[in-house]
Amino acid sequence: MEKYDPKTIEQPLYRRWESEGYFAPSGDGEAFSIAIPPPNVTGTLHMGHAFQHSLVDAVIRRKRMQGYKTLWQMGTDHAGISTQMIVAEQLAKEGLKPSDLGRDAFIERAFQWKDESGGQISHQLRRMGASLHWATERFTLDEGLSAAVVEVFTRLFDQGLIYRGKRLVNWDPKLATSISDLEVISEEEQGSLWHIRYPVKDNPSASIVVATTRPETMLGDSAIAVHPEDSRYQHLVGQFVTLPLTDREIPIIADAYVDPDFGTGCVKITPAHDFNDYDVGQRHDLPLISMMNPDGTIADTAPRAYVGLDRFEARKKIVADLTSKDLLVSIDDHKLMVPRGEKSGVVIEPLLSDQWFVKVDSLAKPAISAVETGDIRFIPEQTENIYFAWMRELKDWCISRQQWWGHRIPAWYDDAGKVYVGRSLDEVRQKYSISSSVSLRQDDDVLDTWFSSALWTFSTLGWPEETDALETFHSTNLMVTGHDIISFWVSRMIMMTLKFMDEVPFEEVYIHGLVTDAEGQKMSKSKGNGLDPMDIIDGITAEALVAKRTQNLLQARQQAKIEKATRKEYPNGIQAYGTDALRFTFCSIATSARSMRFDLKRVEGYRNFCNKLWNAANFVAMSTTNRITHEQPLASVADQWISLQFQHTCNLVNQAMDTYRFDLATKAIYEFVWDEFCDWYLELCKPVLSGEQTDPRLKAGTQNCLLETLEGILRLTHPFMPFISEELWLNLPTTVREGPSLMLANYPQSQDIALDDAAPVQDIQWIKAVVGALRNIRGEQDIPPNKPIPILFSQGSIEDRERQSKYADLLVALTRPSSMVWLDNEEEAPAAAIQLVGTLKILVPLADLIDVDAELERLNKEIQKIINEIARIEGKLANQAFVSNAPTEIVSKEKAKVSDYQTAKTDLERQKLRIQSLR
RNA sequence: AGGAACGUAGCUCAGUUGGUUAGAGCAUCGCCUCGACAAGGCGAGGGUCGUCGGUUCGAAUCCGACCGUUCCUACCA
Repeated sequence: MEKYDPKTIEQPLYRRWESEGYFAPSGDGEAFSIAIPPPNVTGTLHMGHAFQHSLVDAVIRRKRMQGYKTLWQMGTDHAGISTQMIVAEQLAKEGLKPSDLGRDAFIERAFQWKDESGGQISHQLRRMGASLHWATERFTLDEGLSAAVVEVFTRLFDQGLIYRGKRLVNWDPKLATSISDLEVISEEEQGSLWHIRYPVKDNPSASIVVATTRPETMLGDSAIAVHPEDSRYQHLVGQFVTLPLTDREIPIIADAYVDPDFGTGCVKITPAHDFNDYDVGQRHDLPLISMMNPDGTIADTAPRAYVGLDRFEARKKIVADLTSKDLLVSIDDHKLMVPRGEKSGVVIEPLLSDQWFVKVDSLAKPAISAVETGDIRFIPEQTENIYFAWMRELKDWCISRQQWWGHRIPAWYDDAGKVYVGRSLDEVRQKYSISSSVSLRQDDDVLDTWFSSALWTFSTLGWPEETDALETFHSTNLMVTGHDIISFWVSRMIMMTLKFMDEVPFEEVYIHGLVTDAEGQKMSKSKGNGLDPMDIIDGITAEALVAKRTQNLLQARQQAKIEKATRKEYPNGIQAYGTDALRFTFCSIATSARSMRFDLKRVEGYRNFCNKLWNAANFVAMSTTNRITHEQPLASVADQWISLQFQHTCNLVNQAMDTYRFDLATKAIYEFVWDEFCDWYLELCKPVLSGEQTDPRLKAGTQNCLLETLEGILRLTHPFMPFISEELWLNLPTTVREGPSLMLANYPQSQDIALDDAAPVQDIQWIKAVVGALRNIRGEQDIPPNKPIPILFSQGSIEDRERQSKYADLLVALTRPSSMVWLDNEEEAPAAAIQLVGTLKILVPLADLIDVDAELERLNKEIQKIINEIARIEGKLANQAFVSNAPTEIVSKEKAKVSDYQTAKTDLERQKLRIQSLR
């Protein structure tokens, strides 16, 4: 057999699975479905995707093997803002603006970009081994999904749940569109607090001083507010101040919103440029003065001197002008939270504009109760708090975006500006009886991408058509996503699906944590600490990695820093670890924690695990090429033990997977394969297989058990490591496997077993203890493993004697003794190194092997440990309260323990004296 | 400011309803080419479970306070 090399096995297997149609739902089983959280069609696979899809594929593959009619629905979204931004940047490189092309040509250009880059994410998902149903792949802008979007919009509008209005929204001046609250990232930055004097109109010698972090907004001020009970200013309430730099006069009003203890206790009110001021303005009926254009320049509502200036240049000029008029009192350093657009990075402005909104009240109520009643279950349960917190304070959802790439809003206006909504222009004319002679103009805006994503679970299955797929696979069973997406997507899917399907989009939501780098830092391009899953699978040289991380960076200084850090962390680049190792790693770090540090060391460990499994399979193949066939094969103690242990592992894995503890599932597999199957079972098989005298029935039994256990391991492992498991499985003799692919084999089922009480388990435990005792002596004494040692047994129970004689062959194979002898009379015992297994004493005579000092040290250590334990337990038992209150079995257990320790202590101390006398 | 979580070995993390000497991987140290595997085998060292208090016969586990870290929500002009 060849050495384990993931590169050579993985992709051919995937191609075969796909061409054979194994990813399609099949069989008559109960339906099980998951909709993929749609990746950006023009995007690439990042670590978060790779992680998430590793988990989902594990779930899907297991369900498929369990006989469910399984669908993992594939699809992508159009990622409105990001894609438009990228296409605009591409145009900019050609010296073009989107407006130079016009709407239709721009959209064509975007589709062109989708076609160029669109294959990448699909290709990468295939590399991950994702068993997605490609044949029914959907895209949010395709015909069917677009129809669903129009349908939903129209129905909501007709029911009065969508409205249009002029509102203050988060505005991105660079992208010139509204954006969601959730796409605004506020972070603390160093800024200034400008104190400005506003002269009182009727008493120009008097003035009010206000503080602001955005002095340019003074051009839009409509009032000055003070706290109603602030005695300092009460006499001024109702008077007017002269707004500097303008010819306007604005009132001084009283409003409890003002914190009298902050700054001067006076606040300038700019209702058209601040959310709080907007509310104050509404209360006091103040005018809304919008002084900024959509591109962030000063609008012509402002004094001519500032019109057309960028907002930050205007700020400078205003500060300068105020200074020259002696109206600037002071400038203080000030830390403030600056809101920036997640995509564009520029400072977001609250801006007054016409937008479309979804009225969420009536949609939110059933969505909240669906989770309260348990129709939808969040895992881990705590994460439902994120959902509730968001849903209970839900504001109307602004769904319009001033973009071209997306679903154009199905609304038309006549010349008077009256709005008509319908599925098409024709329908609108018919519905509202508008003759074709009346000109209608469609709304220019498109819908928020999340609007179409909210329909995802049912639109991808064919809605509004009543399809079989919809009937069979909706509600979907599970949604797997990150906590950051709960508000964006999960909540909106629940609202929309309940509204239009009258059922939940999914029954369970598994919320996973965020994958960070080994230092716990969020992976990001600007930090240059990101990893590309493909680089972990295929490997990458240090040069290529540095190049990749430093290209397209904005700051050159960062480039040098990132290059240095990268070369330090990956001096030799990254090795090729293969998909299976990566997937296994993702599953094993998927604990219930909110964030998971990703460390390549873990991947390396699991790549080694793949190698271990590969070599074990190799050994099984070698050991079974010459099959001994016997009609009545005998199962050895090891065979019986490993079968029980395997069943126990299956139980653990199934239980873990049923509760979405991917970490515990992979841990159970890893420990069984490595620590039990490889380290003990294969070793215990060797004497049976190589023994010339071995009973052929036993040999046949062992060969059967080797093959069956390996086959079971592969089925158990497949959801986590699909490639290596399939490859090894296909190499097994057809007599021990069923079907053309491991993908279609049965998943091992849980089964109740009494593991600890089973005789084979206890026998193997005894063997492990005896072998362990001897290995400890060898280890501590630095006796080479191939050097035979004489072994003496003494004391012990009848059972010890029986086992020793019954399993002598196994003990010989595992401990390499020169002799194994029972001492009838303990007095005969020579000076020796000693280990205790229960009451059984295991001795290795000193002869020339044993270092007296080393042995004494070992004994002292052991005795001290026991003394500590005895003291601890005796203390416990001396406590009357413990003895009378604790359950009797606990008390008697402690009593038994202390007496065992006493015996052991006596034995070891006697031994110590003996050794000491040799010095 | 409000809400939530977390703090266990040098590092990354498990630890179920409170009850054997608190576990694993990586790292460290010692021995080893013994016929699956050096991407390996065997052995060993390493923890007052953040601190203090409380409940309990008994606390890593339950409760409270404090210290530290992180996230979320809101925001002071």
